[in-house]
Amino acid sequence: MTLIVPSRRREIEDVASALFRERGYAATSIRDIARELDIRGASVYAHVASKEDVLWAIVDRTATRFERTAEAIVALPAVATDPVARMSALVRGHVRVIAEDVGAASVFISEWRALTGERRAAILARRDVYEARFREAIADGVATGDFAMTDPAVAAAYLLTALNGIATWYRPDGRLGADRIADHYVDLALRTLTEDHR
Amino acid sequence: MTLIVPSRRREIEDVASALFRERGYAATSIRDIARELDIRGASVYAHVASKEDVLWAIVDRTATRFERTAEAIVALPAVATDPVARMSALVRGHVRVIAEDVGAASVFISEWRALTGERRAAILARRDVYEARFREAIADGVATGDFAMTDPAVAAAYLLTALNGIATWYRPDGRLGADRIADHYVDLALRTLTEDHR
DNA sequence: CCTACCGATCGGTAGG
DNA sequence: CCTACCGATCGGTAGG
Repeated sequence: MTLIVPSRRREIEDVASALFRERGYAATSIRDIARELDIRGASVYAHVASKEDVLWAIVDRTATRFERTAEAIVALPAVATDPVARMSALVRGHVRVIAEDVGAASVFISEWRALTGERRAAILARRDVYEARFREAIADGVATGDFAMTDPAVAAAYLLTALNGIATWYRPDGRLGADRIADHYVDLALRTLTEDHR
Repeated sequence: MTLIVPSRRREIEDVASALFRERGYAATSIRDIARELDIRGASVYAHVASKEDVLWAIVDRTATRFERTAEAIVALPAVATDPVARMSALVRGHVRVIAEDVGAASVFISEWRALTGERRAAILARRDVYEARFREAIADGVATGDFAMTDPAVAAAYLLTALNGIATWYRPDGRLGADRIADHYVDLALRTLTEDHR
């Protein structure tokens, strides 16, 4: 049996993720983070260079998790010609990345705005690449006739904000586990993109 | 022709809405708000009692707009026995309230967390009443067979976060006007609640 | 609506 | 990881 001992640096990031999610980056002080770890505010700076570095570490790591998940999906040959399978996998992957670390995911989704300069610009660009995979899957599905006619940009905005909303209400000890939520969201997403009513 | 001269108090709230939306409540100082109005920070206190009062005024006013819109809809006799018509009207109303003042809507949706004590509790309770109208319309539609079988709480969370997401990307000068966006969202919402795929 | 000011708290550093 | 400390900024008040 292996005991996982998280590094102090990682503990700081995890405590920060939880507090940034609850109160936001600006409303959380370095001393708040230190208090959770039973150390003094100044001691945090033995492990991190600045408060924004902590935010960046969380956002960058979480962006990478979303990116790798989506890249692994679109690299599957079976999914290249099947927009429905691709969209299902993208939705399931997105839900999984959120549920595996809902604090970090919330920070990635909402608190990146507190980043400044190049980091802010870089994250915006990476988000756009990621979101484009959803727009593309929608456009492909409309082209193949698997999805109903729709504006891909509007449908992707609708779908991605619904998915990101999970980070606002999900709790690991909630009524539904991550896999059940993923099942529901895949179903709702495919319904969103197909037609029945009227 | 009538010239609308907004009160200073209202100007403060409107500037605050825009800044709270962009940077968040905690990252916006009273001096930031004053600067936009070309007055000194201390002068803001001639019009408001506290920073949290400004937040509360925006959140309370916007909550009331959402509530009145939904109440007018559910009061329509034609809509009582028609969950599809009721849901369509709720979605259209929600989009309209956001688009009419996207700054205030963003603050209502995201920044209410900065409220403390009774105000925070009161807003949470009012949000729950509002959101329950969506859950109820979904449950009614499932019961009548107009909507596909689904978990009403999950479907409502999916739908409401998709709707609230509009406040993060909507711009009055954007590609699509509010009415077009409402058309798209009504369509997407009804698709979400009906079945076709598989 | 202004100037002048208050105590509290912030992010961060020096030196151990 | 600590104590001691820094300048800057915060929400807010007094008195005009």
